[in-house]
Amino acid sequence: MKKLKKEFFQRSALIVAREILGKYLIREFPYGKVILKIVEAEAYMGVDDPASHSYGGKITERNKVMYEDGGLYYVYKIYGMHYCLNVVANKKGIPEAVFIRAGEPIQGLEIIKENRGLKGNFKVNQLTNGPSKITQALKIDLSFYGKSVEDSQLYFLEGEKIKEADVVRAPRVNIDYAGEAKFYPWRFYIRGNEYVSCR
DNA sequence: CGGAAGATCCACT
DNA sequence: GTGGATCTTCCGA
Repeated sequence: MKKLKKEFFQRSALIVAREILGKYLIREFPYGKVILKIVEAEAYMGVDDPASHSYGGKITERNKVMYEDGGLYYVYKIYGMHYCLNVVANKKGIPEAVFIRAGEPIQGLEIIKENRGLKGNFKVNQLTNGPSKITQALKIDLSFYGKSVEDSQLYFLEGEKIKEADVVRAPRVNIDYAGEAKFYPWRFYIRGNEYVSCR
């Protein structure tokens, strides 16, 4: 299976957010690997998108990587305790990003459970059905900030082709602050998938 | 320098 | 459905 190159991400975040569905996200550990199939993603469309960290052309210490070439990781901490994983989209100077919201475990369930630190009762489909659940499951933190998607510890494979009929478009989640943009259908997920968040 | 808010998750009711 | 955890980042004064 082929590894995705940076070029895959150097298009509009709207295209990438749809196309990334079904792709495999691989995390390599010395003791094994974890594979997640991407089942949900959102597009953040840069300077004109009130929900985006780069709205109005804002540049800060946190978001500056968004202005770089597509295909770099944008990781940030939220609510003081969780990490969120994005991939920068489009060309240098166009600060768009794709927010990875949920995945389905393909391989490495034991490692995922270990990393999530859950004991006793839980459902398997609650392990990776949210943005910060993924970063916990794959041990992704700020050390990946600005790294390439062609990195050897965290990268994507072509995965599965998702038919147009199986793609759902919906408004993005938890962006009440964004006014009208709250309603833009820039969230993409696989129809009927058990691992999609907020169902 | 202070304060507010946050692309979340979990436990509890 | 509601609220608490937890703390960095950002902006305004």
